[in-house]
Amino acid sequence: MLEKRYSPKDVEAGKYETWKSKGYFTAGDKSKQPFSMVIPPPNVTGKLHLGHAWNTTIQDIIARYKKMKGYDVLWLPGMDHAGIATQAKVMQKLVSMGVDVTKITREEFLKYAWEWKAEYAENIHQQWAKMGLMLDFSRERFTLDEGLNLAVRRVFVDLYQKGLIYQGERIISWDPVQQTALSNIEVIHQDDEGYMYYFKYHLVDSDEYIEVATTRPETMFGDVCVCVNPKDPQYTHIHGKKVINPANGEIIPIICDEYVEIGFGTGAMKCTPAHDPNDFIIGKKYGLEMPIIFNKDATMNEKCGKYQGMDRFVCREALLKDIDSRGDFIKKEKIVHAVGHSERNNCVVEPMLSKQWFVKMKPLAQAAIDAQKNENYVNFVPKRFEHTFLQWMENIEDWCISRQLWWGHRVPAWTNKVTGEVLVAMEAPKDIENWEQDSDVLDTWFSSGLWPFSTLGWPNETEDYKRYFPTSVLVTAYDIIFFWVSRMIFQSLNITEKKPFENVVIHGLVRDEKGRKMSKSLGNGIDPIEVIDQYGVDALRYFLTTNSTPGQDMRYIDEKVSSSANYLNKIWNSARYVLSVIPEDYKEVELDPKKLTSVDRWILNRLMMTIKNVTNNMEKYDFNAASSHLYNFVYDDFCSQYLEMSKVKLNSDNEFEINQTRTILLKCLKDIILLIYPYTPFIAEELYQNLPTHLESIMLETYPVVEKKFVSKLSDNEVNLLFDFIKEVRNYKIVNGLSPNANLDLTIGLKIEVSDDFYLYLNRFTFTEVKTAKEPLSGSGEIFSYPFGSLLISSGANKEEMISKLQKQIEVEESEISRGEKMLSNPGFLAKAPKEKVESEKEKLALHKANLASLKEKLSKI
RNA sequence: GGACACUUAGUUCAGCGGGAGAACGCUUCCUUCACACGGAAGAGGUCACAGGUUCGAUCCCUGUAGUGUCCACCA
Repeated sequence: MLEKRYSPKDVEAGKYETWKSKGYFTAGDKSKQPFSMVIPPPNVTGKLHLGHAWNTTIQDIIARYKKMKGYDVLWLPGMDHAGIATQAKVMQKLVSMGVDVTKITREEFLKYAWEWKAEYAENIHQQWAKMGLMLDFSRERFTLDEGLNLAVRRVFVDLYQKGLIYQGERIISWDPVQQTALSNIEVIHQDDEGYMYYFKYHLVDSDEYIEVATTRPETMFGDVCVCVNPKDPQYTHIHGKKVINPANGEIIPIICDEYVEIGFGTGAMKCTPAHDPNDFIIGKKYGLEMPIIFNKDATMNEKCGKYQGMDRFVCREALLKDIDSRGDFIKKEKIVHAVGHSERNNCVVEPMLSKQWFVKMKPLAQAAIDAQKNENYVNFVPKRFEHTFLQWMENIEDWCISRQLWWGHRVPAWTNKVTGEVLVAMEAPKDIENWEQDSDVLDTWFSSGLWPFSTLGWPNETEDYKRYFPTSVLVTAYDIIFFWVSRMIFQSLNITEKKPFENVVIHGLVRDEKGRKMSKSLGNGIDPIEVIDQYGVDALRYFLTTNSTPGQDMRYIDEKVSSSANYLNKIWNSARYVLSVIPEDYKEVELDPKKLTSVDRWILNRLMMTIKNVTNNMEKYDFNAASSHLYNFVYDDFCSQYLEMSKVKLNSDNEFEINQTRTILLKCLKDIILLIYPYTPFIAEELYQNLPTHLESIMLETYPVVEKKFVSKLSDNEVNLLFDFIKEVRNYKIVNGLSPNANLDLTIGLKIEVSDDFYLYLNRFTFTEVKTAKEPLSGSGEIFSYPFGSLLISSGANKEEMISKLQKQIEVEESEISRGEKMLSNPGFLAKAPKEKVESEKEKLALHKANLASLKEKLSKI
């Protein structure tokens, strides 16, 4: 016997361990069609948040659903080493432990980092277990494990040999805190307040000067020229002359180039090739020197004279003061401009000329774009995110993949100590003592981009790779399309000549209840574990996956989780009722549509429609729509109606009907449990285990299917009329201040044939004996007209109320009739609307007219 | 400067070419033997605004306004 109240803690206890130990999570049943997903590997830097909970629950629902649908489901787990983030955190920890990190060696650091990884991986495992995820742990991978390293080296060498990886000196974004290069998308541009500073650049041997503006005066130490547009009339007379750099007194040329826009700013632009991407282009074009003026920590270097060693921002102020004292500082204007910040530590990044490894993106991107456009390569759900992907691919620049870190895949390149020759290869050269391996590691996303195939064993032609690749679905949030999804797509196309996944299901971000992004600085983050402690993991899972439409953000609202828990309690209690009416010796009866009552036919039809609608939406990954169909069935059809009606039948003395009702109750309950199961596996398993007959676990069950013999349309009229009558009587009692079980004088007139049950139920639900009469009804009282019958309540109401109620109903009918007549008198409607529509409007109009007539007759008799 | 979303009941969100839906909140009533984490019955919306297409628009198109997100090197 089930407890009176659904208790998540009791229900959840032990189930996950059982599923896991029974091997239900392990893929490999060759008799079935394969279905595969790889988890977006979480970083080993911290706890999982609500976003992870959402993302993984969606996948778990898909996995469990597909398993029930008869697939051999592989859901592969794993984690990401997250280069910069993890290295930063490990360093922080070492500092707090009192370790002198300036003296630590690469090997020592890596030892600590692997310890850190082990610790955090354990946390993540626990949280996955708590969420109930059916991950195949026998195939778990880590982005830094040996197999993935092999894949990374193989891809690096492949791209290098194809000429798609090169080492070059270019302007990259430099993170002075981590002291590493970053790729473009690791830089967050945010609008910061700053100043535009204007300086006098004096012409050599002249009293004249030109005004030059900059937002970063400290870079003036790297100026190599001043540029003007050759057609700018303002500056024609200074072509070929030289100016004095007010920062260091150096004499630099004026260069004419179309790049400078006439009329923008002062029309004269200082050029710092080593510290600005545009200036770099000009520097290259004219073969200019490219002095670097910063140290790796963004302090000023030896090229900056007395400012050497100063922080860049301190230098800026000091330099301003000095130039001002010489009279060459004109003014500063407050401006708001986009400033690049490191995604990981928010420091201001410095554009800097640096020798790095790059992936040549244009050919890779073009191939991916062509495949996507011509072959509808990867199916984006929702579709619009395909544009996001394509747009990014079309505007892509070369990808800086080297990082000056230790935690990551080391670049498989060696430099000959004698000749300086660079060797890129899978393995170290044999005469290793003559070579030095590149000290850099690769961008984390380089290895993540190989995730769907590297985890399955590639580059080896393993069984798993052959069976499960390409994967079926990838589920991720839209904020990671650039970072990850797009890279998997072009990497996979280039290296395996296959798509990484058939479908990519994109979801949104979880926000706080005010719609703000959850962040550490706001302190508005919600810990999934706390939610689970309060409401249970099933309620959290249900809330997360049913409260937003595909691709849309969602707000975390506590009341909604609570409401999800209430829903589960409702299912729990309906199960409790059903099970309580099933005796030990109960024998299931064969459900023959011919022997079913109208109410039975109705509920089974509703069940079939629900299975159909839920399944359709599951296939579309629309979990909100799928769940709401089930929700409506559970509350409105099953609990509010059928379950109450079953009490009438179960109290009858018809043995056959009693058993038939029990069978239907059980059938509905079982299907509800199976349909809700992918969302809320714990409570579903618990209830399932309490069914009179069941398998070892719900995980071995199959998904409900529509049985055509239970699909009907005719049974609805009688039942719907019954519901209408019941509602009117109940409302009547409330409006008239009568108690719910007050006896009334009821007369009904029917336009359709009904079964004896009709009267039985009406009696039971209204606590009243029912009289019948022919339409239109005669006698005094309140009348309620419906398309298939009318109801007359003769007791309790006064005349005035009766009249006003009748008049209200007449008004409603009249407005309906005028609507119908307007439509049907419109020649355009008759000519162009679908025939069925016209017919149904005609029928409705006739019904309303009949209703109006009977109401008017009623009124005249009062 | 581009791109994409969003604007529907008090609130959070669904829906979508042929009569506006849910949850929570609110009002009234009910502890009747599945559930008071409940039941019954209600109130509450010119579906942002303006044009257009259509027999018919909350829904499609165009524009406007507001909100949000992403992308973008403009000195």
